[in-house]
Amino acid sequence: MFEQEQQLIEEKIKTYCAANGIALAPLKWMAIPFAGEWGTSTSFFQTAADEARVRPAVQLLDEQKKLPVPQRAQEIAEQVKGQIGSVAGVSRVDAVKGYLNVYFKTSDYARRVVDEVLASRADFGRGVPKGERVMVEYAQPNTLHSFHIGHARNTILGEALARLTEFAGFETIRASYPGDLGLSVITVLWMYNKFYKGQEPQGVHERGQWLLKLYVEANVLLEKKENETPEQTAQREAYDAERREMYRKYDAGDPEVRELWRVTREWALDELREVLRMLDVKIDVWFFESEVDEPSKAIVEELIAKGVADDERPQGGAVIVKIDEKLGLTKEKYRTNVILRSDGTTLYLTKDLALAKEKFEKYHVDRSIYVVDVRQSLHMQQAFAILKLWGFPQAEKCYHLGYGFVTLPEGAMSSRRGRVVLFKDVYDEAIKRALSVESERSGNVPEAERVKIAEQIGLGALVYSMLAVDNNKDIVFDVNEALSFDGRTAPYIQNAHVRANSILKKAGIQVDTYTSKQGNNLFDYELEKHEIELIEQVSQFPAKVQQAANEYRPLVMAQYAYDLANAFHSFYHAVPVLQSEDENIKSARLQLVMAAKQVIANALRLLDIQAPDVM
RNA sequence: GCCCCCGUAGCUCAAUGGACAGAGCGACAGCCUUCUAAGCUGCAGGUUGUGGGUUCGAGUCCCGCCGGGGGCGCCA
Repeated sequence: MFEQEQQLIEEKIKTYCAANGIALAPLKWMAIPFAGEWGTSTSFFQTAADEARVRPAVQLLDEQKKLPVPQRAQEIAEQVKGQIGSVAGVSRVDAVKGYLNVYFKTSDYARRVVDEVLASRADFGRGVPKGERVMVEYAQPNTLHSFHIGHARNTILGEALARLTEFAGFETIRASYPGDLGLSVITVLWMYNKFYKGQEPQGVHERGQWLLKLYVEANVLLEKKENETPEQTAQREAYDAERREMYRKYDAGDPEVRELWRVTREWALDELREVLRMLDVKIDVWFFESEVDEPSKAIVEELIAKGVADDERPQGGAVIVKIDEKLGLTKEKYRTNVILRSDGTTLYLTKDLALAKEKFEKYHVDRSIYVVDVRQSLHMQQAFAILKLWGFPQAEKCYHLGYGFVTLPEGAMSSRRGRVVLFKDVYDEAIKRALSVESERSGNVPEAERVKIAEQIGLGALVYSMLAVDNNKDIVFDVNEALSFDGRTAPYIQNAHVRANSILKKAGIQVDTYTSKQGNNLFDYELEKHEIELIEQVSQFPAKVQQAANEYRPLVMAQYAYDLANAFHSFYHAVPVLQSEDENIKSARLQLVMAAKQVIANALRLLDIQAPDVM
């Protein structure tokens, strides 16, 4: 916002130091900790430390155990301060504790921030195109396991990240990779065929959850129990044999089994697509495990030919990659892993390698982000290391966003045992609670919109609770915490948006078409503390977008959205808008409210949370 | 045995190597005839697990230790 002024001052500092024999270290600029007015600052600690280091030791007095760096830094700051002179837009310059503080002229700063927001609107904060293509892979549940709260964390995290990288200036492709193959899928098919043939519950979620029920029941039947009678053992083994036979038939392309697989898979995908619709997630590219499986075998031969993989099949073994050895590492780090079973079937790793190749060659991605449970960290690191050995330079820009897993207070979730909290159940509960609060306190929500707004609030609360924790932290899921509507939550932020809207509505302003009056120095009055803080928060949005995207951390945006809403609530409480003492101030504050409303909406959008106008 | 992550207020979590370590929840005390109280204000709460090191400066970087979690050849 004040880059030009900062640049100008930096030039003055450099010129002064060059003329006076001060070897200036590179300057880092950062915001001054808030103390009633805002500005930017830089320090001279590094410069002073560098000076002290080159000074001969004999010049140091005995009692100077420590180098007098802070004093010298302050000295330089004071000297430099005297050379700045007056700069347009800058109210004053101060030298404090080794820092040079440059304070901005309040009215200029305020006007620039508000004008920029109102000129860019929904695009305020959008980064310049970076010329890089990013693919984010997320929302990759197993089919036939109904969508639970752990899948929800994965999907929400991936979607927020995709929105952030996109807005920050990366061309972004959203990819999903559902697991629609394997023993667990076959287990459900077997259960269905054996005990439930011909049945089909009505309703998308009902069908999805029913498949999970079958899976749980099947596992009970197939699991070895303690003290089972010989009859029970025989029964269990017979079931297992049937399941294996079904797997074999599937592999052989048996039409009946394939058809059953196709139909049930579609039920599961129907539910997944419905959940993604509820979460406003639009996947660009679907990679199905079943479609990657066969082609992935080809890469095994390629890796053997390249000398990356070792073929131990002639000795009755598998195809393996001795990753550490090939990389020339002496200590074990990536170890050795199998890329093709001895029976010639593929593994998770085989498919991930093939998929990565496709991402690079067909989709030309420069950065490939995998939103995958942190427990698969070794697997991902192995895959990236093999890609490097394979000769893909993009391997350097593969990033495993490993997030902590979601557990229940009573322990880990387990689809196999049916010990899961389903997303749909939490969603329903969220809406129920939001409706209940609405009927209590939302007199001005039109009847027709109550449910829609309850969805926005309830789902928003859930989404925010997932994003307000850093990636690598585990979440112990507590429904009361996740669906809290008070304090550091989505409804708190949404409420700020609603209050801003309420003021504008009362003022009768057409927000969408309103254009600010350029040249009219609206903020040329004594701004109140809470106005300044709000403007400060608004101005930080573009930087937060970049930080969140660069660090792959939606938390940065979640935190920011709260801070912004917090500044707005304080402003709302302390500063009258419609009752301002004069028309100029009222006009300025209305514009600030408009800008704040816009940026709250932008921030929420990046978090995949709706911004209602009333609640 | 080796690798990865974590340890900050009673609880849940923040803090690009920079100024006084901050929020929420919970507790306590106030604020609705005034733009929506899903809110605001005040108060309380800390030897950042521990011992060293690097640095002008360390919650942050490096090494050791303690405690917790996760992972390690034909599961995904």
